[in-house]
Amino acid sequence: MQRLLAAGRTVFEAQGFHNARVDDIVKAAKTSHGTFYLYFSNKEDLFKALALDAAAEMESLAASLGPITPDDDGREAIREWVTQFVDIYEAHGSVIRAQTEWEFNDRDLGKRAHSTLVHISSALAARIHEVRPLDDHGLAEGLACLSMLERFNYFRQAHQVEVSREDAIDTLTRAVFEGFFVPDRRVAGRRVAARPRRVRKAG
Amino acid sequence: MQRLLAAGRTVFEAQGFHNARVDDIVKAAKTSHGTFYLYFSNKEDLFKALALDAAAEMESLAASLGPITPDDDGREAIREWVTQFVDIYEAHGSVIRAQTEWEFNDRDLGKRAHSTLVHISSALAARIHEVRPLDDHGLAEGLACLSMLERFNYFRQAHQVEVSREDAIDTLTRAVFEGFFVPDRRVAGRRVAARPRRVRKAG
Amino acid sequence: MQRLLAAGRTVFEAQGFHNARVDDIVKAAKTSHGTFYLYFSNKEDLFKALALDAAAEMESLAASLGPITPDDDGREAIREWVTQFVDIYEAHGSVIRAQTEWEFNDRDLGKRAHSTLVHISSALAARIHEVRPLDDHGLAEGLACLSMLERFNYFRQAHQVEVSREDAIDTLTRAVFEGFFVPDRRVAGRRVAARPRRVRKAG
Amino acid sequence: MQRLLAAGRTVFEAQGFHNARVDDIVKAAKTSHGTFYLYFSNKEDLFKALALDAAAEMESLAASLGPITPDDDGREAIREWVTQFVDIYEAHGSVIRAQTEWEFNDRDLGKRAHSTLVHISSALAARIHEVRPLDDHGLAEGLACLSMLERFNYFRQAHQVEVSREDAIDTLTRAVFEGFFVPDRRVAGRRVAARPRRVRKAG
DNA sequence: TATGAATGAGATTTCATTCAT
DNA sequence: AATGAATGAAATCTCATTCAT
Repeated sequence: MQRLLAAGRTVFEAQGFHNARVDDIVKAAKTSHGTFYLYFSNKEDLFKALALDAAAEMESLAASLGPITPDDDGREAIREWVTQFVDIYEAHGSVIRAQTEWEFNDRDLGKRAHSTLVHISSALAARIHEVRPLDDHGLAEGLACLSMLERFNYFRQAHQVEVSREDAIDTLTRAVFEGFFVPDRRVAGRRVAARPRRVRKAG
Repeated sequence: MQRLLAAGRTVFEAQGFHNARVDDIVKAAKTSHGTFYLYFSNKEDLFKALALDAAAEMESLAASLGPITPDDDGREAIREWVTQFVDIYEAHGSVIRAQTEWEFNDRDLGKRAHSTLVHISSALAARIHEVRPLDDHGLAEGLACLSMLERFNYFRQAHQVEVSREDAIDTLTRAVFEGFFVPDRRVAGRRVAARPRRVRKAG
Repeated sequence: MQRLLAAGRTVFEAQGFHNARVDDIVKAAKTSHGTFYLYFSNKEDLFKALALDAAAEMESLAASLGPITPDDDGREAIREWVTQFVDIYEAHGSVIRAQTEWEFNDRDLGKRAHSTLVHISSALAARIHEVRPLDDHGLAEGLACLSMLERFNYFRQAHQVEVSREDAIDTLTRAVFEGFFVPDRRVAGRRVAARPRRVRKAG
Repeated sequence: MQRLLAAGRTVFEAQGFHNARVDDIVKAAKTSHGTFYLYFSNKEDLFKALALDAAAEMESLAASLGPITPDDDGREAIREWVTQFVDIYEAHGSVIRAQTEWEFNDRDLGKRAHSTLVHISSALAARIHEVRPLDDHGLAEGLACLSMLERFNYFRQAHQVEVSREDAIDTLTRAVFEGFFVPDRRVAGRRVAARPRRVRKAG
């Protein structure tokens, strides 16, 4: 039922997963316990429905990232993509935050979160690889980039660190573009070399 | 009691804050409920003791970051600092992760987490400002950098995304250095300009 | 719920407040712990509900005491009033007894008990004053009278000192009437004077 | 140990039996749990030691009540006896009050309290019988008298109903003397007859 | 004698879930 | 479909008592 999903979103936002009582959700939805269990088999089930939504939206980001060139066009593409991220997080952050709390305990949800994570990270890594060929820690690069995006937005919401949407987008755009999509270069007349990459032994 | 603190760390690591039972901790410490409540007034109290430790270690990072120059020396300094971060997270990550789960519900802990966050972010922002003068979203830059570090390490631990310590350090070092400590530059023969900064209205 | 109130009365009667377990009450009411906490927020809460009932009944006695004359009519009026007291105590004694145990620890309940006490004592004192003008220890006279009534009935119930209802009423009637409602008089040909009352210094 | 007994008295006075923690007593006595159990086998045991003291003092009252004549001498004798009662209660009231709370649950203590009660009541009844021959509810008369004395003093202590020692003694003396030790008499020119006594069937 | 850290049985309380209506 | 009173398993917490030192 729609009212229950909406109520769930509100309550999980306000209280987190563990502190949310079925009673709170039911009251917020102005319905009864009985009805709750008519539509969801338990508290977790409602939560998962919300989390799936959020995950689906996030997954869509993986597809929407086109090739990035290390110039102003690339920067613009990143800006657009980052903007999407910020907006999706603004919409689903409450659920994503609650998920962080919950994923510990639930295999399914943990798996799904993990797969979303890997999925987006891989997409990012693939794009980076087109500009700066990566050896085997490609995934790590993608993950680092995604980590920044996710956590920065988390802090914006959860702790109300005052950063406007505009500034958030500016800052993240620059950091993603310069930090991941620009090849190594000379700085102040000297070659700034990446540290020579060692061949990794299998992990 | 030491055994209880150690047991707490283990159990919170394995189960998160909410799913950890006092009983589990007590069993892990091979002691009794009575003893638990002799030393801590409740589960939260033990957890806070651990969280304070972790926060103190993290705070120490704010002080240990010297000036960064945009050359190989700066890169090396960043590498060292990132290494510290990775190692502290390796030691205290279980608690920091559980804190994420808990900070929702506890004013005190939320405040403390927030202050640690702002403290380190500010230190980072100050260093960045020495290289690339920032206008008023300085804190945002610091926060973006810290977000990447924290969340990346979280994913390494929580989801067991297989990234070796060495690769983690390599990846983060490069991303922090290039993404935050290198001034804007020409790429591929064209000037890559930062987007012109608007003067912000007071926030 | 009615069954819980009844069960509470039974259990407090048998075991006193402190020794009564919520479990006992719940079993006596043939219901569950959950139900108990649905209707009462804790053991104290249920107890207070019972105590309020008892207090209300007792308070009603204050109103039902008309003027007493020092003759057979007065004696009859006292007899009727004492009878009421004995019967109310028979109905609510278990709760009143438990209250004695509890009032130590609870400000609210202590206050209420105190006010019932003072209320009835004052009503008694006022009636006595109509027959034997009292100086300022009027309240003390009322309290003495009430003390006798209460404690006598307590002993009848708690220690099962075998005194029939009839004998209890006879004895108390005489003691209340002769002890409080008959003016000083000559005994055996000599004047039996009350000890001269000193003027009290303000207390 | 003396310090423990004194501490027990203080703590039971302040908190009642059930709310008194062994820890409180031990702290008040500036000693340790171990020492407590060296001298007393449990909390109850310490309490009983105090209660026995109080009971012994109270029992002594039974012996100290000489024959009462229904004249000024009798009144003086009653005044002295009442004075003793008030003073003993002042000294031991805290324990007696706590005993009320506890006697519910302890056979031994209940028995002892009961026997003290019956003992004093009987002594009173015997004296009353010398003046106003009583049929079989003699014990009831003694008990009524004792009830008044005990409960009145209880209220003085527990609820701090402000009655000075002097007023307490005045009031109780008159009530005991007139209420129990003066034969039936004419009032206002008419004979005030006691209700005819029925012969009781055995209870 | 004296100590006080450790114990664990047992009490209270919560809340997701069920089911008769 | 909808209700909400009832449930009881499971968690937290207390405190009288013990025992090694």
